[in-house]
Amino acid sequence: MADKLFNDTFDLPDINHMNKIVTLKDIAKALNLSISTISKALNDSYEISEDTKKKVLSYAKYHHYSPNRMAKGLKEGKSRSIGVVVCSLENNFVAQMLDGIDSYSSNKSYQIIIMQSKESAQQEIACLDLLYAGGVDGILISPASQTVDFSYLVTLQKAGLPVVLFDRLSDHIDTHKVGADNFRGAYDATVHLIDNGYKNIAHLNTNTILSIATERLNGYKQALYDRNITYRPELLRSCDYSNPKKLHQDLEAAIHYYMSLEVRPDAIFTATDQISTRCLALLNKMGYHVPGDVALIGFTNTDLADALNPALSTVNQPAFEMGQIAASKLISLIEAKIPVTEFETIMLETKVNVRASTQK
Amino acid sequence: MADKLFNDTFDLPDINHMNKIVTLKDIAKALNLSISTISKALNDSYEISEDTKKKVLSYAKYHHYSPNRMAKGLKEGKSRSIGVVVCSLENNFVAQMLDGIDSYSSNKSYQIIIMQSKESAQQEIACLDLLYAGGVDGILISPASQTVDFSYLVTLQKAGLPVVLFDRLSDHIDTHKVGADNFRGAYDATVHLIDNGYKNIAHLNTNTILSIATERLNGYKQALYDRNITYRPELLRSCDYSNPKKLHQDLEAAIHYYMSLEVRPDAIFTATDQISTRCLALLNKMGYHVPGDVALIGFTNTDLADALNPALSTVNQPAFEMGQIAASKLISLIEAKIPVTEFETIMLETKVNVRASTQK
DNA sequence: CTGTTAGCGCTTTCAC
DNA sequence: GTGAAAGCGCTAACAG
Repeated sequence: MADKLFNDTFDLPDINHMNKIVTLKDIAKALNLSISTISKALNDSYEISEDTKKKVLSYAKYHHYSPNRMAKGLKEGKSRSIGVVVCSLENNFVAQMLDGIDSYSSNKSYQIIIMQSKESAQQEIACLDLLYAGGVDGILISPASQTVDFSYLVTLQKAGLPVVLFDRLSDHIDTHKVGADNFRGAYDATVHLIDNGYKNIAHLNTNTILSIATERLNGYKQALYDRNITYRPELLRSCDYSNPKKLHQDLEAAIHYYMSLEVRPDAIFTATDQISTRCLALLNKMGYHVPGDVALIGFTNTDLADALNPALSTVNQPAFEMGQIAASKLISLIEAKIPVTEFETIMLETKVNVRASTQK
Repeated sequence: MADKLFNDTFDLPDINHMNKIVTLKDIAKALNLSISTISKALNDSYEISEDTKKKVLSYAKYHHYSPNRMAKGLKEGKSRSIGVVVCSLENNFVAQMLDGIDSYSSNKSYQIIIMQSKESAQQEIACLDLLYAGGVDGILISPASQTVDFSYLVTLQKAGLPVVLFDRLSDHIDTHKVGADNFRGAYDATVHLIDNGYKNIAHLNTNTILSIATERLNGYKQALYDRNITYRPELLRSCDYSNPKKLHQDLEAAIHYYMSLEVRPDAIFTATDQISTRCLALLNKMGYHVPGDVALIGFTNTDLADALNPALSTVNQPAFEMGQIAASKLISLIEAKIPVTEFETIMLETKVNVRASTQK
């Protein structure tokens, strides 16, 4: 089956790791045809006779020929790969989006290269650098919470590299953006709390400048306003999202703070996956009863929501879909025949799932 | 800053997406030197004068030169990328391992390309095919639960592609393997249950033939044996791991079955992340009190264990470390000067975390 | 110390 | 209908 016929060119010192890959040259030699004929045959060119095509195809198949991605990429100036920059792999919500990205990209025969910014703007630049140098055809990015400067991304874009933002959006770059309707999600969650009789609703958010945070804050404020509840600034706290330890500390401090207020909150609306689940764990650990002492609803996509103590009311985002759409937008940009100048921002619907944590 | 000086070669129809990348040629032209001189200067060759090096380096830096990965890869027969095949991205445990792999690989300037088998052996082959064709320097794989035939992987290995197994190991291929001490983890968990007074301990496992399942089963059996508890085969059930829906059905059926036995189990030891958390959710949903009606301990790395209802006793695996070590083993194989024939299997320690779900 | 040259695997004119 | 040749960006052997 595996023959050694064509590997005489590989008699080099490091032959040990040389993949015995069949090349066009090998096929050409074996079939007594020229390399270009083989190439054309495999690409089903009209210039080649059916007979030859058949011969070439069958030989190629039998010998497991598959084109060298790098050679093709070098030649064509494209790599059929896209770079994906996320805050972290170890994040359920991110994983769901990546799954969506992967699903769409694989279908279109694009490879994805995932890099983690770990919420650091500097690390993010490093990722972008590597991806750019690596020759990706486009970038899909959900910026780090610490990112304030999008100029590098804009530079890459100006240099001709298509960029699409997903999940965490920003006005500092003009391109396709795919996110959730964060305002609406926050609004719905807050209204849900109010309609269930909660009046003193705290809001725990992140310290990022990304729109994701302000939109959620605004949704919360608007709901209060619409229901004639006075916004109490002291019920708004934000947590440092730059690293897990800091987040944990800030969360703990926030809860202590809330519980020391003369008018304690009777409910908390949390703005992100990490904050929501950690907050619940902390409330439990600190001995507060949810929802007895304080109700809790938060943005999170964890599929463990119903197994939590108590089952956690959540605002869900269509993460998988978000990934798919982002990938489709990027690939459409990559494959566009003419430069695209009209960009769109797509907002996907969120969904409130009511569970025990907000049922008095 | 961004100059248009060197892009006259790119006047093609699809110039719109052409990255204005500086090449060796461009630098050579600009500095009036030869391409090879530039190449050597950038690679800090001893053949080049300090003066020239300085000039080249500064020009390169200023113009953001970065070598074309594909050209370099094509030339050197290496891509400095490694393929990673996992069952799913959307799996907390997997994400932690990927994080470890990424951490080590990034340090060594290897790019990782992640593909999902979705527990399908067929899909797995497709992934391997793509990775092989894509020119990765090596493969890191945690086989799909449905995989029974490792011959394709062996073929790739024989063709010179280094392969390292992680997490889910198999005897059907001889290579470096990095996993957890599953026997010991299962043993410890079962002993913990017994020592806490549980006598009728059920074991919920997967339907895979991978050693990960049998090792855990054996650890469970050995613990029973060592503590003089008769192994009751009817307390062993396995769930179809090929898709989430099937898994859920099987789990539900298993719990129904357990609870219908004349001698009900008073504790369950679950073998995997998915089974452990889903089992808890189902027990809650079906109205059983944990640990009152039945105690539960399971393999899982979820960081939500303490927020679950009740807090879940777990067997933890050093997932991040496992990823790191697997990556290091693979890279050592890739960079080995002589063919490696002696392989090792590394077993990392697991840790039992006792929480409320096993406290009578 | 620097330059010339060949070639990695592929596509793509342009000849025949 | 087929083939020769150039070239994508890079490295390395060999000349000078």
